[in-house]
Parts: sequence; C-alpha cells; structure tokens
Amino acid sequence: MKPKITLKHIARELDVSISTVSKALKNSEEIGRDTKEKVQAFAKLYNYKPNNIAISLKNKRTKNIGVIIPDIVHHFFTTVFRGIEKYANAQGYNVIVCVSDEAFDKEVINMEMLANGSIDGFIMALSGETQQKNDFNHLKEITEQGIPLVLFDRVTDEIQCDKVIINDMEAAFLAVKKLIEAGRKRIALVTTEDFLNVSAKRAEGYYMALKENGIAIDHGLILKLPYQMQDEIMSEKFFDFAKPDAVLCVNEIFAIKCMRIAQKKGYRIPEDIAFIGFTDGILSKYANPTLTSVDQHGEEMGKIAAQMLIEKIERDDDQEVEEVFETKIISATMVERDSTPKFS
Amino acid sequence: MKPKITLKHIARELDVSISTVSKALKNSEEIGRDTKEKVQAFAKLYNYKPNNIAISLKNKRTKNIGVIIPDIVHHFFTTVFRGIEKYANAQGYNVIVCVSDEAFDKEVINMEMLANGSIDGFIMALSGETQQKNDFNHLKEITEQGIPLVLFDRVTDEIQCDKVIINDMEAAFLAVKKLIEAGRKRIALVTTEDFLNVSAKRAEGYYMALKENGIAIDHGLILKLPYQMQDEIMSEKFFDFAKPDAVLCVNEIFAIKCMRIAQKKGYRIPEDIAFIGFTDGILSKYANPTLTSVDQHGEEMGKIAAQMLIEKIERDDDQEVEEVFETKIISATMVERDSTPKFS
DNA sequence: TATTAACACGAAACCGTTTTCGTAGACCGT
DNA sequence: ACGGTCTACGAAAACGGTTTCGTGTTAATA
Repeated sequence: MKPKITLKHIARELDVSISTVSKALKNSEEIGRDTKEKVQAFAKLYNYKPNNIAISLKNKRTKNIGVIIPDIVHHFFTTVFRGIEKYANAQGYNVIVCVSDEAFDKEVINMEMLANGSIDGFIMALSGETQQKNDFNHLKEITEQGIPLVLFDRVTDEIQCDKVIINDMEAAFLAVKKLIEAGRKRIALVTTEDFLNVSAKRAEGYYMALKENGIAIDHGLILKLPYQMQDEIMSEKFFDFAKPDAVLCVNEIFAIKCMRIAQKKGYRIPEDIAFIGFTDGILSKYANPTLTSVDQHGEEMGKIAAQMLIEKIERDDDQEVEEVFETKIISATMVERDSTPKFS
Repeated sequence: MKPKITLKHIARELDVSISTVSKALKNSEEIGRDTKEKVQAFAKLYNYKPNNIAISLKNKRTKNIGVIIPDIVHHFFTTVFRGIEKYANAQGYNVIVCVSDEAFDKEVINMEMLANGSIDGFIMALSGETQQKNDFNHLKEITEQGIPLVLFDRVTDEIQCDKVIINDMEAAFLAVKKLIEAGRKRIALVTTEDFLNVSAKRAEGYYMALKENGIAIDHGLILKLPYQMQDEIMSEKFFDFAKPDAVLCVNEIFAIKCMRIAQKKGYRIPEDIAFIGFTDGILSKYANPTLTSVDQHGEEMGKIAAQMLIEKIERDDDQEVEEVFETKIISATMVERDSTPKFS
C-alpha cells in the first residue's frame, strides 16, 4: 500500500521548503529552472495530486454542488440529474445527491448537512410534503447565508432565487386544444392532489383550453388520484361514469394505467379514447399503444439549472453586485405517438 | 446576509480561547459550567455549525462515498443507488455520484477526481468500455492507495475487492428450466454482445438449462443485439427465421421490443410465445401484457454494497487487520406476470 | 568598492477544526 | 509558608495546501 504523497513529503525528500514545492508545481516564475524540473519530475514519479479537501479549506470553494430531489428512481428527475451532472462535470464540479423521499424533514436535514461547507450551491426540486406544508424556512436560511440556490420544476414563489421550469400551463392548454380540434368533446383530466405545483398549473391549462372553446367544465370529468396511486377501483368507476373520449394525464404512469383500464373495457385507442400524458419517459415510448406525451426536456432543464448555479457561484467570488434572480422557462413540446389521432 | 460563524468568532466575542470554545461545545469535562453554558448559548443563538471541510481535513475522513455508475437514467442503477443512498445517509454519509456514460476515460477521470481526498471509498459498476478493454489499472491504483472499493453487478475477477452480484447464471438457468417444463421447445435468447459480464453469465445459465434437458443449442435461436439497440430489422428477421415459442431476454427493453414485434406478427403472448426479461423495472410492470421478469433486487444490492463499504471504511481507522474480501451473492427471484403461462 | 536590483528561495500566516500539553490560580494539608 | 493537587483554561501543533512578504546571494551598475 502506497499512501498519498503530500507537499511536505516532497519538500523533505528534495530538501527544499514546502512553499518552493508548491510554487514549482504551479510553474511559478519565482522558482529556478533546475528546482522546478527536479520538483516536477519527482511529483510525476510519485504521482502527486493535491488534496482536494485542503484546497477547499483554503479557497472556501469545494467545487461540489448539492442536488436534492424527491426521488431518484424516477425518469424525469434522473433526466434532469443527467443534465446537471454533465454540465457540472464539464466545469470541474462534482455532484452530491440527496433524496428527500418527498419528505419535509429529510429535505431539511439533507440541506443542513450539505450547507456546512460541503457544497458551493444547491439545485433542488421541492418535496411534496414541503409544498404541502408551505414551509420554506430552510431555503430562506440557505439564501440568507449567501449560498446560491436554483429551484427546478417544483418551485415556489415564496423564495427569491433562480428557477427553471417548463410552461406547464401552456403545454396543457395546447394539448387539450389539439384534442378539441380533433373533435373530442368529453376530455377528461387525471391529476394528483392540488398541492403539487405542477399539477395545478397543468390543470389550469386544461381549464383555459376548455373555456376558450366554449366547453363547460364538467367536474365529473376530473379525477384526482393520490400520488402513490394504486387505486384501480376509483379509476375504473371513473371511466364508467365519465365516459370520456380523450384523457389528459399529468404524468406517464397515470396515462398508462388509464389506457389499460380503457382497453380492458373494450375501448379502442385512439379511435374511441385518445390519451396524452406528461413526462415523455421510457413508459411512453414503450407503451402499447405508444403514448403521445409532453416532453419536459429534463436534460436541458438540468443543464440550464447547473449553468445558472455555477455562474452565480463563480460570480459571487468576484464582486458583490446586487442580487438579481431569473426564472427561465423551458418550452415543453408534444411528442405525438399512437395514443392520439393524427393531429393536423 | 449573515455568513457562517466560526469558532474564532465565538472565541473573540466571548473573550475566551478557540480551544475553550471547541471543548465547551463538545461538553468537555475540562470546561467549567458557566463557560460551557455561555458558549453553548451563544452558539445556539448564532446557529453555529462546524465546518465540514475543516473537520474532514483534520480527521482525514470526509463522510462522503463516491458512486460511479455507467448511466443514471436507468432503472436498475437508480434502484441500486437508492439502496446505497438510504443506507449511507442513515450512517451519516453523503453520496457523490459520477456517471461514466459507459466510457472508460470518463470512468478513470471521475475516479481520479474523487480519489484525491473527496471521498472515503468507492462503490461502482464497471462501464461497458472498461469491461471490453479489460483495463483495470485505475481500480488497482485506488485499492493500492488503501481506498476501500466495492464493485456491484458489473464486476471483474482482476481486482481484489468486495463485490456484490446476483446469481445471474442460476437465475437464467431457472427461468429457462421453467419454460422447458411448460413445454416450450424452441427457446430463444436475446442478449448483448459478450463483453458485458452479466450477459455472458445469463447466457451460460441458458446453455446449462438446455443441456441439462437434452436440448441441443441452436445458434439460430440466439440473437445478439448492440447495447444501444435500435435495430428493428435485425430482430424482425430473427423472429421470422427462428420461430421461437419462448424468449429469454437479458434486459427489459429487449423483452418489450421483442414482444411488440411478436405481437405485430400476430403471435399471441403467452400462448404462442412466452417472454421472460431480466431487470424487474417499471417497463415490466406496465407492459402490455405485463412481463414476467427476473428481479435483481437492486435496492437490496445497493444497501449491501454500502454496508460493506462503510464497514471497511470504519474498520480501516481502527487497526490494520489483514485485508479479507468478500463477494456477496444476492438471489434473483422471478416475478411471474402475463407474458408467460402459469408455471406450476 | 559600495549600492542596488534581480533572482531564488524560505518563513510564516491562513483556512477552521481538534487535541495534546502546559500552567496559572485556588485550595488543601502540614 | 510551602509543596502538592485540582480545576479551568490557553498556547500551539497538526491536517495539506496557497500566498504574501522577507532575505541572502549574486551580478550589474555607478
């Protein structure tokens, strides 16, 4: 076993001072040719690499960014994560992930763990419980300490910070509009409970599209499912009573489940019922029939979040310009597949 | 903005020494009641939290573990990751993830970035390219430096370290055996190219089951697809020529794709063709028909990997017992669904 | 020859902790 | 009054770097 070598070791071995070694390795003008070469050769030979921790302590910069997401076994979040990781890595940053499990307490604990020097900034999507409780003190603390924060997807107006979201409302609006234009009359909405910010926005788009086309809102056509939905019966009844000819679902899983139920009941897709889901994930692509869905461009979202964060981190060092926060909006796009009739 | 407070600040403010503050906060016997109370009250008031980086430097322990996986938008890997993260977090560790993207160079670079003090140990699954090149010098370096390493799923015999895998061969063997017992004669195997360790093992189990049941191996029944398979044509032809009555696929996606093709060709599932996939992920559950598949128990795997790693990390501190490495084998189990006939 | 500038390097502070060791003062006993 | 023992605290080193500043040596200049 050969443990890591330090500046001190090199200095002792070569009979020079630590400062000289440090400077020689950074090719400082201050050091003579011979000494530099000697030191550099020695360092290469013993594969010297500076200790990240020591450097972090000195510069007060860790080159780590903290990512807190509600769930990791989740297509959208991992897609965003990939965007973050790619960009961050390219800029020399590492990513520390914590999973809040949709729980407020875990979110708080994780943030506190990381906020004590482990990271230079946060990227996060709020947990369901946090949105429900509407308690954002932990975020407030972070920003007050001057730690940069970027919120994505699951955001809140209560906190002043950079954000990146998609135009959920507009995307839902357009999806429903397409269905209306295709002649569908009884368009259902399958959504989660209201406290999830994004679901609310999507519902809003749904309402708007109906309204704009003079269709009355029929609450019998709206199904709210618990987030961890296993409730087959509820959905089955819904189909029997509502008899929709099109369904907009706020996520993939709901869409797939509903398609199964519709198929079981003998409806043809998309002739009798059309389906559109949100989140263009792996399920949409491989479903049978393949599912038309709204692509949230997760990777792009992650990349932009990382970009905004790193820019803020690196600007913080320089000077103290007064804070200005941005909210970037990514345009969702609809991926047409076989669960809808061909739109014009 | 109120920046982080340090021991030095408290010491200056309360007119005591830094050492006194440090000890007082740890409730040391050495410090008098009054002083302790004074210091603790002040610390609470200003929400003092020790700086992780400084502590890491001092103890030479970061309480971070590095996880390197080939892909993050991948059901199995994220499932393992969840297991790792849960256990690690419970033990006070944070997780730094790097994605190798199946590329050798990225794997090496990521390891080197993290190995310089950022983490106390690694958990990883080898990238495809690494397995192909059979070059494990980066792993060797790590272990020689005394950094604990746990390999999972995609492992190699070349490196002496802890490992956790599933009994791929046996699982494939049992799956094929079930198919044989159900009367299937022409059992196909759809796999990746050989260099992926796990695929090779699964193929081996397939061979063994055939052999044991006196069925000759028909290479016309074996289809090897490139890892990022988009090659519909290849698979279509395969079905026409091979005319299998059962198919074992080494992953979910292959299975779903093959099911689609079979359905398109008018086969009934499972009456005409049965399908079994590996990786019991979200696709298996929501496919149509639902897919019988081999559950690799990713979360359990991650938990065990984290357990082994942390144990090694914390034992390393204590004494220098001679190294002993374990390979834990997790039993895969088959989840029966609708793509296979009912097994007895 | 004396002055000075350039060169090449070392000492030391610093980042924020922890921890060992030393010691001033109070108190005890004789 | 003196030696000894606690008690309660501070000084300083250490972790592994970076960086500022000082300085001895040499060579160039007046």
